[in-house]
Amino acid sequence: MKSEKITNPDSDAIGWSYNDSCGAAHALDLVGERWALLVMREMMFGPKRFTDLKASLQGISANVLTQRLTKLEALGIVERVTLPPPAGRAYRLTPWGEEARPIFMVLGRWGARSPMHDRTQHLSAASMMLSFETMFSAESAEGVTLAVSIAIGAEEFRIRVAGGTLTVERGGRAPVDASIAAPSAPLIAAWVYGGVPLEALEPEGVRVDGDRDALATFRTLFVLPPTLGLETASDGGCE
Amino acid sequence: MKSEKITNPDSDAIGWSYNDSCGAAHALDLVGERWALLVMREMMFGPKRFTDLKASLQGISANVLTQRLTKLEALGIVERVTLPPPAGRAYRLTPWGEEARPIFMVLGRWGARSPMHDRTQHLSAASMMLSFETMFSAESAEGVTLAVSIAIGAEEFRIRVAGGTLTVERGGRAPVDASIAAPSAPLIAAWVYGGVPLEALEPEGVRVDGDRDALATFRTLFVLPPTLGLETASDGGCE
DNA sequence: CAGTATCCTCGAGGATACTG
DNA sequence: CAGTATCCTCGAGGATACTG
Repeated sequence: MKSEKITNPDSDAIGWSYNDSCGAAHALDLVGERWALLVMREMMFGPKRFTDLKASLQGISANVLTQRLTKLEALGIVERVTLPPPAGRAYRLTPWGEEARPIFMVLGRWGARSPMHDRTQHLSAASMMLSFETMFSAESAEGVTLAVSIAIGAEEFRIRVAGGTLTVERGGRAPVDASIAAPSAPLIAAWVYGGVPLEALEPEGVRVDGDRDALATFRTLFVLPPTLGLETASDGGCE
Repeated sequence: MKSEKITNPDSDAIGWSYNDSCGAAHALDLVGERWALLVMREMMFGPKRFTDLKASLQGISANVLTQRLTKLEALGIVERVTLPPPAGRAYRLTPWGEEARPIFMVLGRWGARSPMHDRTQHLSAASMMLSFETMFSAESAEGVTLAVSIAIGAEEFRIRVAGGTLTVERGGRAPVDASIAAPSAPLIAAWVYGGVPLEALEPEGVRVDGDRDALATFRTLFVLPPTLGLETASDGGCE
């Protein structure tokens, strides 16, 4: 077989394709490239500028970020928007792009069980907020109504719990029961998932204001799935 | 900066890492490589031999399949098993590997909305069965109780619907209301999702036996999400 | 700030032949 | 059948410099 170029209809538009009718395989044709899903993740709570995306995605080069954004835009998953000054141009998920949210939730839930999961690495504000949505326990939230503001660096989020439901939004001047400001997301994760008391994080630059009881309740609403043991689980034979 | 080798702890074990504490990013460290998820997909309904995996995954080379299986085994997602003759050695998902099922469901549901989704390509039997699980409509199944056998090539599945729940299993000699045998999965997809009557598929080698009414009901239980228009949906501005 | 352009390297993976 | 070994190519993406 000579190296004759096989013109693949999908390859033209997408770059590479599994050529598989399976919906999941097609999804991977669209967003299965390295970084593509993480670029989308960073936009899950609103538009982001190029530089902010690059800063959140530790290790991505400007080159690759441009390529991913260009492709995601061509596919209709991302769109360019112009924000009021001083923000300027930015990227935002289209409605279809926002529908990818459950992908992060199931990937995150599955990955969180991994014995290889290292929670000491870089963590973006968007990842932290997605983890709240993913690990939120509706049972634990029965009868709980509260609103908390969490600022991570310059990004501020308002998180409301009511009627067994969690809502995360960017910014928001509406009143809250308590607010936390942290220089980085891992500090918040240390509190919520690591069980480190907020007081112990104050030397690291965490600032807390408002109802401490509300924060104590808030913390209990997020439950990580149990991590698997390092032994290759080989319990009762199936099939 | 000289090209000094930075010894990355994750790179050693895994090959490449986002070095990101986000659970979804970690999941992609584990199974984000090309083909990895599709290899897992093929085992979602029971163990498979190397050759059967290769045949289902059109386009994968033996080389790459070996690499993926080796890594998935090292990670504890897949394990080698010895089946009774004539099957011999095979690969099977560990319990953790089976927990990846929702990943396929959300990817499949999201990908199915894509205007670029081409349903005329290769489709494996496992993909077809996963699509049943993904597109099953509990509302449509209210009050429905039936069992159908679907054979795709040499692979036979038994699908039961009862109490608003769908169950898909390999093989099974238990009685069913109706059975279908098709040489390939796309023919079944043409019937269920394409609206092509079973009779029209008989010239293609589809064989039908049993209660036709049960099959007519069965077909209505699976509902694809609406495909997006080709226009870049730009409805009401958010944020 | 928000990228684009260019160059270069390395590794992923296809093709092929071979083995227990 | 179930892979392994070897070779080779191509493209992904890092680094760097540059631009509106």
